[in-house]
Amino acid sequence: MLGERVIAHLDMDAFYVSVELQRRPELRGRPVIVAGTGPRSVVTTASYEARRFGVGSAMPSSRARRLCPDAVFLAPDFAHYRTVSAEVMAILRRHVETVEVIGLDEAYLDLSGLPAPKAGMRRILTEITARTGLGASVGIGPNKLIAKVASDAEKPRGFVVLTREQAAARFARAPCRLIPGIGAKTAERLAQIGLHTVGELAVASPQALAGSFSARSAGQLQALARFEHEAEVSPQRKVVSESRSRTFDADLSDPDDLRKALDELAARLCRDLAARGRSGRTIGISVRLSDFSNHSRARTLAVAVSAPEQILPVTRGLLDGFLLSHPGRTVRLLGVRVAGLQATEEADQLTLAV
DNA sequence: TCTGGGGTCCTCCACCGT
DNA sequence: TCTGACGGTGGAGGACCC
Repeated sequence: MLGERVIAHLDMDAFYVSVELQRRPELRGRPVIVAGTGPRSVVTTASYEARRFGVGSAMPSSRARRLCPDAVFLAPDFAHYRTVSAEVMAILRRHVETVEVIGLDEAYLDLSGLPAPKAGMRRILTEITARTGLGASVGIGPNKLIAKVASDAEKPRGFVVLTREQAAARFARAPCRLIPGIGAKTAERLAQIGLHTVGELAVASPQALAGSFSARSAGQLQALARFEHEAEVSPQRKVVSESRSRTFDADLSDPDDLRKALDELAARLCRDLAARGRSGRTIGISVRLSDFSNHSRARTLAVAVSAPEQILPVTRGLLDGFLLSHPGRTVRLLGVRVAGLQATEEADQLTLAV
């Protein structure tokens, strides 16, 4: 058994909606949709009742409303979801040493070396439900990829354990999109060379892929399709950037309106960075035009900064430069970003050393 | 039908110094 | 002095994820 890994992936079922139902039990059994409120908002999570109407995540709220006019729409309350999430993750950490948190509603657990990993996961699930009232799905396998796909396979309240061979056989006829990391674009490129399923991709000849993908990319895609995956469960993920963005209810074209909106975003980001004791060297803006094309501009400074008087002049300069090169274009979204983050103490030391 | 917000990572390219 | 290879770094864009 030495060296054999056992990885679990835990995925909370319809997390935001389920959290809302805990405090509004009268909505149980009804289609419930957590979605933003603006005219251009999208669905964050839909209850399984709403999913029966075809409503899904990332769908425009306007469309969800048409598909399911009787649904109850709730605005997301991320502060509350964070609190409940912290409670769930604390339960995981009490039972398992190595936990990698992915977003608010999922986590990987390294169960290698535990005497009875499956029974252990069952106990964890029981405790989560007892303490929070929430359900989750679990996948267990020899690597993160298999654990992830397995947890997705029988939602809600699934509990699926697979070896690599079992995963390859079970999902051979599934679309390539099933594999995390293969999105719409890659799936389309694969379809263009006749590869539609995980099994087809797994056994395709390197020559078949060579025309469309680099040797490196092709190798990575085929490894995924064969459910080969080496990544470790890594407990501490380092935050490398932080950003704030806003999609306008109606596109903006007046440079003064854009500058004002950008200043507000930058000021908000500065406040949040300061509150977390973070600063960064690379300051960037992002712009989405009305034709949905995305653009970014960035500048890297000699030292890490977080104060508005340091960041706002940079973001303003980047925006003015962009507007000069795109005169008269209307803007749908603006964002500001600070990357190359470090803790402010570190930043201060660096500043002193320069 | 009309597409959020907050992230990570990758690729390609240009530039610079050696 | 010129040229090319090469590695590091930064900028821009894009794919993908929750």
